Amino acid sequence: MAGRPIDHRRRADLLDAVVDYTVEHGFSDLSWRPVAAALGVSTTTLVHHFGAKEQMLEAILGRLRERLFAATSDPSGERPGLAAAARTVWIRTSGPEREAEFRLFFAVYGRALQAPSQFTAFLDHVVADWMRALVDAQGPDADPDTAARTATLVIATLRGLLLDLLATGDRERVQAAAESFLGTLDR
Amino acid sequence: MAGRPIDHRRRADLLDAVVDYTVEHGFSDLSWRPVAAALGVSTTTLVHHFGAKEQMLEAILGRLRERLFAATSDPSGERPGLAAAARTVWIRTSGPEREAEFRLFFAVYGRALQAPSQFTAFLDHVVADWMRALVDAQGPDADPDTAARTATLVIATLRGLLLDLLATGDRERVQAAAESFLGTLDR
DNA sequence: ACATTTCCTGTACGACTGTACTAGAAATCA
DNA sequence: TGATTTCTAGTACAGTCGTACAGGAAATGT
Repeated sequence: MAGRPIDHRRRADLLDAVVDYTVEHGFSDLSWRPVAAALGVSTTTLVHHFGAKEQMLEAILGRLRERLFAATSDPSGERPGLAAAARTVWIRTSGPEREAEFRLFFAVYGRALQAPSQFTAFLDHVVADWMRALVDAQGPDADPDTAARTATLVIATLRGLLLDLLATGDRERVQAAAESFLGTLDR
Repeated sequence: MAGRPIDHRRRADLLDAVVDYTVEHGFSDLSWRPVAAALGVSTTTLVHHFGAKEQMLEAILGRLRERLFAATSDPSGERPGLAAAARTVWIRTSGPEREAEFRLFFAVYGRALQAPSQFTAFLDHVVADWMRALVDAQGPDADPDTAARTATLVIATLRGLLLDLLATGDRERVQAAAESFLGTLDR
C-alpha cells in the first residue's frame, strides 16, 4: 500500500494550457498531437491524464464554463437590481478581453445544438446558470413567472447582440442597440 | 467543339441531397465517403461535381442560406410594419419544421466565429440579410439610425430566444418572453 | 532497500481522411 | 462514324486520427 501519489495540480495545469490552446486554435479540429506539440509534452501524457478524447473535451468545457462564469459574475454579494446586473454582464461580455473565449463559447454552443446527447452537461448549464443569477438579481419579492420571462429576455438579447458583434465587428451599431435595450430595463 | 453538355441539374440535385444529409447528420464531421454512401454514389462523383471539399462546404452554406431565407421571408410585397414583420419571422423560425435547419445554422455560425477567414461569405450575410429586411419593414420615412438600432435589437433578441429554445426545449418560457418582446414593438 | 504506483515517452496499428489517377460508359457536334 | 467532353466508378497513396502497448524514471510507504 504505497506508490507515487497522484499529482492533481499537474492535471489542472495541463487542462488550463489545453483550454488556452483551444481558445486560440478552435475546437472543431482539436486532436491530441498538435495540442501535445504546443504544450511540449507527448500525446501519451495527455492521454494518461485525461483518458479518452471525449473526456478531455468534457474537461475543457467545464473549465471554460468556470472561466466565463468567473469573468461575468459579480463577486460582490450586493443585489443591484436587474438593470444594473444586465448592464454589468453586457460590459463584461462585450469587452475585447473575453472575445476569443466567447467565440469558443458559441462554437461549442452551435455544435451542442447538433449533437445534444454528447453535450448534455453544457446544455444543462448554458441557460440555467445565467437564469439563476438574473432571477436572483430581481429580488425575492418579484413574481417568479415575470422574473423568469424577463431573465430569459435579457439572456437572449445580450447573447444575440454578442453574436452580432462577433460576426460583424460593428461595435458602434451593436452598442447603440444594447444601450437602447438596457435603457428599457431601468423603468 | 462538341462533347457531352454539363448537367447543371445533376449538380443541383446532388447539392440538395448533400444539404439534406448535412442538416440531419451535422456539419463538423462531414466527409466525402459517408455522404456518398448515403446518396448511393461514389466519392469521386461528388468530387467531380464540387471540386475540393471546401468548395462543397461553400455550396452547402449558400444553399442553406437560400432555404432559410425562403422559409422566413415574406413573399408578399406588402409592408406590414416592423412589429408584424418581427412576429412573422419569429413564428417561422421557432416552429418545429425548421428546427433541424436552424440547429445547423447555429453550428455554422459558431464555427464561423472561430474561423472567420474561412467563412467570410457566411459572416457577410448572416446579419446583413435580415437587417435589410427589417429596416425595409420600418418604411422609408423612419430615421436610418434608429431603424438600424431597432432592427439590430430584433435580430439579436429573436436569435437569442431561438438559441435558448433549441438548447432547453422550454417552449413555454421562451414563447412567453418572445410575446413580451414582440408586444413592446407594437407601440 | 524494496515493492508499488504514477508520470512520461516512443512505437505501432487499424481506421479514416482528401484527392490524384485511370478507365469505361454516355452524350453531344461535325 | 469519329472526335470530344462529361459523368461515374474503382483504386491507390500519403497523411492524420485515437489509442493500445511496453518500458524507463520518479516518488512514495514499509
